[in-house]
Formats: sequence, structure tokens, C-alpha cells
Amino acid sequence: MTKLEDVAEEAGVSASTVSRALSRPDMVSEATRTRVLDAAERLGYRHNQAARALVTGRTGLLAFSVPSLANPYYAPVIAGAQAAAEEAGCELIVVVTDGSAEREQALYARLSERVDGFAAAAPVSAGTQLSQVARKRPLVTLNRRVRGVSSVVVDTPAGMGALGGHLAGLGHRRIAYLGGPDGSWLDPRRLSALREAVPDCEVAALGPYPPEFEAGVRAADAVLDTGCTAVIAYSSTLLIGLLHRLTLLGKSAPHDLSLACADDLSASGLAMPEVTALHVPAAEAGRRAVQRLLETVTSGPTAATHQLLPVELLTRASTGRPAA
Amino acid sequence: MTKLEDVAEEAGVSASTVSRALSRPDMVSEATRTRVLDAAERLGYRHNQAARALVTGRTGLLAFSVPSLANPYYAPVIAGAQAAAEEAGCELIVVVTDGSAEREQALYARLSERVDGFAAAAPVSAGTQLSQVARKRPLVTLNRRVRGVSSVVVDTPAGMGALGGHLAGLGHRRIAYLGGPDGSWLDPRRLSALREAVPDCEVAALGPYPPEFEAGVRAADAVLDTGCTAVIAYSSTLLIGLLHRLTLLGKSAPHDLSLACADDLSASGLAMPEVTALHVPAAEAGRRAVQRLLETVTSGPTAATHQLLPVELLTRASTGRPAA
DNA sequence: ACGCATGCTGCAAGCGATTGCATTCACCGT
DNA sequence: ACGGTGAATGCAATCGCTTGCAGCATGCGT
Repeated sequence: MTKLEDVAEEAGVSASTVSRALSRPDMVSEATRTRVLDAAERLGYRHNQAARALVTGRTGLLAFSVPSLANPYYAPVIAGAQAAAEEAGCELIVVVTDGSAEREQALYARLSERVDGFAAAAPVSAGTQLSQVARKRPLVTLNRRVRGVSSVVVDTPAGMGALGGHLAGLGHRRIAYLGGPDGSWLDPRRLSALREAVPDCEVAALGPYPPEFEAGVRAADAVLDTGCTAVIAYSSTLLIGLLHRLTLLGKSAPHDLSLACADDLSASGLAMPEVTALHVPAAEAGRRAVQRLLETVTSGPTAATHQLLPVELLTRASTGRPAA
Repeated sequence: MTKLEDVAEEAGVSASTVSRALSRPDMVSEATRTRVLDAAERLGYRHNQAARALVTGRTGLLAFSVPSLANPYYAPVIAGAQAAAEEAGCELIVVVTDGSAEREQALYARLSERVDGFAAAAPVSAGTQLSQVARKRPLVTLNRRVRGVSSVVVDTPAGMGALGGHLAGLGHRRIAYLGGPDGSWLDPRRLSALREAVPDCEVAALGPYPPEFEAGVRAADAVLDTGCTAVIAYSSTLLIGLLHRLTLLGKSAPHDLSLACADDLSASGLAMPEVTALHVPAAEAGRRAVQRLLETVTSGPTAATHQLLPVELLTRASTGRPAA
């Protein structure tokens, strides 16, 4: 491997100068800088991160935890996060927590000396524990807001309000809400946002349901039992199962039932062009989380910021006026 | 941070001894070892990976590349890989390549000095390029076999044979095969394995299809056009779309059409208990790939090994005798 | 013309671990 | 009783990079 010293020799300067030319360009003269950069280029020089980490204490690694990879929701989130990390010359260690608070904590313990910071998607640990972690290491939470910890939250509650408004506007008065997984931080917030948005409607809250096809199948029967004329599913996977079961029963949307989904399936290979849904800026959320994390990493601890990303209501064919 | 020296002081030995007690336990006496381990425990000592990496050249990081995270197939693969890495005290850098050979190459270039080795799931780079990479860094390919590069391959071709046999045994003579994504290494192998297994059948090869719901929807119509009595889908996502469309058209399996899938959906939140499928040991494949990779990393370059993992035919209700 | 900022550059001391080599010491055979 | 053997430990160099400090011009003010 070519090292700093080799570049230094090639450029006819000292190793320190090379180091500075590469990482603090404004500390060396224009002439040397170009000479060094040239030499580095010629020799194909690449930083040895370990050596750098040893002295600076920064590893150039970020941990990104997600509850599950089976849920396609996280695919674009991770893609966005990865893009942001890559732009900053960092790598992402993706860790699956299976939605277990223990695994989450184990992960913080295991990695806290190896990475520069954590981004945690929908963490399930207690808020106090998260603050604890944030005190030791930069931490950004995604789709979960904790006092004193920077966060990026996709404003699906507002989206739920919009969905509710849309349905109520069409004349629906009984709406079923298929809740998310047990322990979800967002779920109760979505539900109450929905209720607030449609004070004249009866909202039947069903669930909790895990984000699984079969849960959607089960949910279909529960929905029909409520006699609701519209249904909003928490997650796309749930919706697919729901739709399957309804189709099997000969029910179609929006004729028999209006159908909407609180997240967007387009990035998951499950795109359903006819379903009214919320467009969730998932990639953007991942990207923002990592960007914010990197800010904290480079600038040291600052006041926590909370970003709320708007969602967009995509009104499509699966919602319509309720049958008379 | 507590360092080696602190532990040394606490235990009343030199730093070298601590280092040895921790990483080469058989080089120190029983007594010192326990004393050191105690001290380390008391002080909550954790290795500084950067320092270690600097001298040993090993980073304790592995890169794992997958074409996409939207395809739930990879969720268990990554889970298995992560488990294996964790057991060995390593971390996994998961990288999404989007099935692009360029991104794959860029990734090898970017990471080759940062990680101890690569595991690449279904890489699309040219075989010669992969061998090239393998010459510089330990590399294990998953579901792709390249001369001279260790690999772990799930024997879906054999599984396709079994599926074909099953369908032929039920009396099917015209079978549709919904192919995988363009450029897939496995796809032609699956197809020819299928053809060989059912010499008396006509196999209509359709596709290529990306692993997407909509592609499955499109495929449904193509399948019906062929007049086949059975269909085998390359991937679970495809199958879901197919099933949706068929249900919508009032066709049901196995009555109108026998339905089978070449991969297992159970781990992806899309479990379909009634569909005949191949059980794919995906987690095991991920685990094996990382284990093999770690062997190469620790023992230096050895002859390439090729592991073939058997799949299991799950005969279920979606396949039956063709309608007369 | 002298002194003093100012701007670049080099020297050298680390960062925290591993490891080849030297040292110590106990123990064994003769 | 003594040299030899081998196990256990310590010393010190080393990995590649960053960075505080010192050195050294250059150019400016006076």
C-alpha cells in the first residue's frame, strides 16, 4: 500500500504537508497542494482509515439500525442513508434489531467505540435509555421523537389527517384503521391525528398488526365485521394481504370498500398504482438522518433538532364515495 | 477510554501480557490470565479496533453487497450473515449495488482497504473482474459461481427440477416459467434444470421480469395467453402480483392453474401458506458465505470452495392436477 | 534597514495496540 | 551442583497518520 510518506517523497515535501494538503487544503500553498494532489493521484493513494482513526478518534463509520429488513419500507430509507454517508466518505453499518429493545441496547454497547454515531430507525428502547446513549455518542432517531435527541420524523400523523379528511369528504362516516405493530411509537399518534381530523366519523381502531401479508388477510375479515365503508392500513405489506383477501371475497375497491394505505409502496417492488396512499419521503428521511448525524459528529454536541418531513396524499382510484 | 495500559496496571503486569492474555490466551499462565481478565472486566475494557487494525492490518469489518433491499429475499440472507459476523466479533457493512456492475466495482475500489473481505450476493460484475477482486481481497460470492472464487449457491436449479417433476407427476404438460431479472446468473440455470427435469413437457419461458408486484400482474396475462396449466414464478414478489391478477380475474389455484414459486416467502412478511414453493435456506446461505469469508480472512488464501445448499420442495395446495 | 507579523513547511511526539526478541526463572537430567 | 530447556513475561519497535510547535522565509510598517 502506498502511504503518506510515499506521496511525500513523490511530491518532494514532508509527510505532514501531504497530510495537510489532503485534509486541510487551505493550510498549504496553492502550488504545493496541486503538486501533492498530483502525486497522490499518480500513486493511487488512499487514506488508511485505521491510522487516521487512531489519532483523530473518528472512524468514518456510522451505525444505522432498523427493526427489520423484511419490511420493504426501510429499503429506500437505507438507500438514502447510504447515499448521504457515501457523500461524506463514511460507511454505514446496517444492523437489524428485530424490534427488540435488548438487541438495540446490546448494539449501542457493542458499537459505541467503533462508530462515530448512531442513526436509529423507529427505535423501541425507552426514551431515557436513548437519551443516555445520546449523551455518549451522537444519535439521531428516525420516526421517533425523544426529548433532547435529534430526530427526523415523517409526518404521517398529518398524512393520516389528510387521508381522513379525504375519506370524510367523500362521505364516509365509519372508517377502520388497521394499526401498526405493537409498541410502535407512531401508531397512537397516527390514530389520534386521524380521529382529530374526522370528528364526525366513527373510527374503528383494529390491531395491532405486524407488517405481514397474513396479518392483512386476517384484518380483512375484521374490517368487514365492523361494517366500515373505508379502511386505512398502517403499512403496505398489511395492505397487500388485505387486498388479497378482499379480492378473493369478490369485494373491490372503491365499490365495496374504500382502501387507503399510510405508506407508499412504490419503492418496495409492491407498487400499487391504483391505491390511495401517502407518499412517504423515505429516502429523504434516511438521508436527513445521516446528514444530521454527521453534523453532530463533526461539530460536536449541539442542541437537538427535530425535523418533520411532510407527506403527500396520493388520491387514487381505490377510494370513492361509499355505496348507498 | 480505558486502554491496555490501564488494565496492565490494574492487573500488575505489562501491556504486552494483557494483549496476549486477551488475544492469545494460551501464551500466558493460567494465573495471569484470570488476573488480567478480571482486571479487564472490572475496568470495562474494550479493544480499540483502530489501533489493532493499524498493526494487524485487519479491520474486523466485512462488506456485504446485495443488489437491492427492496427484495425481501435478502432480509434473511443479511440476518444470517450478520449473525455469523457478530459471532466472530466482526461488523457488516451492507452495501446496495442496485444490480449495477459499475456500482459493484466502485464499491470494491472504495472499500478494499477498509474491510477484511467481501461477500457479494448475486454479483453482476463480469467473472474476470470478480476473480480480479478475489486476487486482492478475500471474496465469497453468493448465488453465483465464478472459477477460482469461493461461493455459496442455493441449489434452486435442483429445486426447479423437483418442482417440474412434481408438476409433471400431477399430469401437467405445459408449464410456464416466469423468469427472473435480466442478467441473472441463476435464471438460465434454473430454466435448463427445469427443462431437463420435464423432457415430456413444453416449458414456456416468459420474462425477464424484475422482482416486482407489477411485473407479476403483467405476467399473469402472459401466462394465460400461453395456455399453460401450471406456472412457476422466479421470485416471491412476482408471485404476489401474479396471484393478485389471477384472483381478480376469478382464476384460482389449483383449479384453473397450478401455481408454484421458486423461492420461499415465509421470511419476508409475505408468507403464503398455501403456495407450493421451494424452501430456500437463505439465512443459512448468508451465514455460510460469511463463515467462509472469515476462514479466508484468517487462514490466508486457500483453494476456492463451492458450497451448494439444497432446497426443499414444499408441496402445498396451490398445485394439483390440471383441469381436464 | 531593522524588527515583527504572517504564511508555509518540517520535525517529532504521540494515538493504542501487537509482536519479535531478550530476559528471567523454575525445573530437569546427569 | 550446573548447564540446558522451555515457559512466561517485559522491552521496545512498529503500524500510518495527525498536529502542536518551531523554524524559516517573505513582506510589511516605520
